[in-house]
Amino acid sequence: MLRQINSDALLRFALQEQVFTAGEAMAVTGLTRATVLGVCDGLVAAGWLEEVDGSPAESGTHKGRPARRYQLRESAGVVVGLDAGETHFTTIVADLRGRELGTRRRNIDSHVLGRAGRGAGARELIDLTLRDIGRAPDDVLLTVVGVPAPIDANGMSPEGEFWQLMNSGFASHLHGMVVVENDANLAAVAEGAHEPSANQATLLTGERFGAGLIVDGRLLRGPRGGAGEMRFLDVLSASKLVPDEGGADGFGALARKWARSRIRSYSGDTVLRQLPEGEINAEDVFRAAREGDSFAADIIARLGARLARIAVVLSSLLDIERVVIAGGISRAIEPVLDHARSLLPGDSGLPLPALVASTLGAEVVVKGAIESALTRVRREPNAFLPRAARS
Amino acid sequence: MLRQINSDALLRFALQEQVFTAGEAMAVTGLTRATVLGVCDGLVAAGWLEEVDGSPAESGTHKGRPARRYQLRESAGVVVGLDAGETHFTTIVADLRGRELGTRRRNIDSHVLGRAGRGAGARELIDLTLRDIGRAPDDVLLTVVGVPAPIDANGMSPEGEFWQLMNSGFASHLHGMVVVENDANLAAVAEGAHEPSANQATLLTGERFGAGLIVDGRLLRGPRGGAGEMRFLDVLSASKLVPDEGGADGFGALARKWARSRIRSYSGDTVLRQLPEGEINAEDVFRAAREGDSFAADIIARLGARLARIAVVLSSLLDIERVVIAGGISRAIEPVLDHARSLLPGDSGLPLPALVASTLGAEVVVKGAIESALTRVRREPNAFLPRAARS
DNA sequence: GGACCTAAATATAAGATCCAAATAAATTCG
DNA sequence: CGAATTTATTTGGATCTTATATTTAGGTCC
Repeated sequence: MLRQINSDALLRFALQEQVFTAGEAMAVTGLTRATVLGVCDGLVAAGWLEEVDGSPAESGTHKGRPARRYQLRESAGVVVGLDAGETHFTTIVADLRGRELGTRRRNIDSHVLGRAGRGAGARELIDLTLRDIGRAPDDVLLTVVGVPAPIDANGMSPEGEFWQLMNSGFASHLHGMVVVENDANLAAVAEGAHEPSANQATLLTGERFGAGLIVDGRLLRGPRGGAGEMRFLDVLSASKLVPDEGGADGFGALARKWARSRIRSYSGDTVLRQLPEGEINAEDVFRAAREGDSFAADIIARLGARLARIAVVLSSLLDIERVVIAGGISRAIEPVLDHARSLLPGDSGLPLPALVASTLGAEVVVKGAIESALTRVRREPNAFLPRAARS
Repeated sequence: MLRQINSDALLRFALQEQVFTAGEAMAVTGLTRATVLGVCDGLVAAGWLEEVDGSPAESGTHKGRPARRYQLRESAGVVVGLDAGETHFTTIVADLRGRELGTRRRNIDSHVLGRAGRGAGARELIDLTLRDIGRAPDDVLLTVVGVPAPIDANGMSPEGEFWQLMNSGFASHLHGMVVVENDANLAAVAEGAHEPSANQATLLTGERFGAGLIVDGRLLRGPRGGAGEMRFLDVLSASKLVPDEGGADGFGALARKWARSRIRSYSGDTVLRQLPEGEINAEDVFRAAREGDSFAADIIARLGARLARIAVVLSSLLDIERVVIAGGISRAIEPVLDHARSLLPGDSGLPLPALVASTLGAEVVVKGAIESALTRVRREPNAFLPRAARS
């Protein structure tokens, strides 16, 4: 336990800087030099900081007594991000300044593994990633896990076989503190860190569909973790109130399903007929559309219309300024965005959201997990004891 | 300026209690008796508290030395709530414990008054209400004004003649600190205080339509104050993307408009034909429905369907647990709720929100304004200096 | 009424945190 | 080397808080 009250504020500052001097910390925290140095002493003793004396090179041509410079201790700890999807796991281990130290990816079959298997597999992959970079499980201050299921404030998911399988009780399998979060919410955190906007929605829409909503700078959750579910779309458009299964499908799944189900009744010509009907997938549709195939272009247009509806609802109901399409599909999504933009009425007086594709690719969720872990460590650093000093 | 650091926490406690002893404050704040008494001394000196010595009656049969008892000073100040609607103003003056001291209501014509007229009228009505209870304008610590317009974090509204007229620059007309807020948001605050639920939507739906959304215990606003706008409804149901004017209409306005526009083409019999077509209003429709008129019942059903759609969207997208219909119309709204409930699918596995009518009637907005004012004063009491002690 | 009990108020000492000012140290520049 | 400059360290004091002991204001019991 640290003695000084203001240690939190200073530690928060230290967690964002490479190296810093007492003078810089004084400017940020508003404390006196004496106090800052006192707190720094305490943080060094606790194992958070170390004094760095590489004065000559970068200090340049300063007059006066050189300042003591502090730095987050390299071995104070690391954070782990895990994207625990249905078909693959991705890990990233990062230091407390957010630098990526190691990463691994592995395909899995959740329905074969079961809950326990997912938990064990996660631990295994994390341990391997830690070994890659020469770190021990004890070094991990916090692990954030993204899963495709609603997550409430306690990390629990509603009933439902799939959701309970995805939210596999990681806390009991992994070392140290574990936080479980919805994958789309983590994607939103990643996008929010990458391009700060207090009001944006991040649609994670590959195979499944989920949205992370940031309103007034805050991630929405809901008592059952259900904020960001989009099943209402089919409800409204079909003017009935019972959602069908399509509501949970992402754009990738929809492109595949629509292509397979409509290709037979399509009267025109299409390159997709070269493939067996049961093997057409989303990438084929997007590729065909790029090559000018009109059957594929029609599917793109339907996706665009769907996105436009989502954008209107989010902008109207939540005053969302920016809608980001994230996930692996984001690389190919631009034609869908184009069509959606053309549908949005420019002259209605309504403020309309910008539609953009994520640049973080398939790694949004893990990156968001790391970002979320860092945010939590920064918010209350003293809740995470640093790895004790070693020789 | 108070000396003690912990005065805020103790003052917050004092603002919620009738009378309290040092021992009670110790339990709540976790401070020592010596500290609590020291802070109380300071608060008495500053004019916030007064010591009350009515020990005999209620102290009952306590052993030991009787405790000193403190109380919020009656004349420390009051808060003012103002519902500055389009057609009427309503004021409430309340003391710092939320007891209503005085209230007034006045019909106005905003389009005749203009911005300056609304501001002057508001000041006049507030001053009259203060005079009613023998208080001076200087006693007002904070005035919260509810207006039918989107309000951003700075109290400003987007461009638009109507919105700029409603948000009439009250800050420059009224005494002391003024906070302007959207009327539906204040209704949500009132409902939230009346029946706490961390996730509920309050639909203020008489003539105009607005929603106050509370998600994760927090009121949503949006960068332009646009959170809670519902214009998307017509967008989705009509499968087009440009909203028509109906989107901003409340249930009262819709009942009237639908009745007037459809009564001619209605083939059956209806009691509403006894009225001139241009004079049918919402109350007539609701009354006719209660009496079994099938034309009116059809309109009720359409309103119910609209509400059901809203409920599904709010529940799906924001995990809303409870939808409250507020405003003057809430007394008659039960049939609409009934029909909406019958439309919600009970077996879809979706968590569905409860639909309830507000019990606060036409006063929701003012009551929310008072509640909001009290919350703000409680959050940082020392930002509001108490009225200086008088003899 | 007086001895005794109890819970609160008060007094006193001490500890923690922080600042302001004075002093000491380390470096650059002339 | 000395002046200037910038930082570090020391010192004393102010503020806020706790802990402990003492006093006070009521009760109860005899």
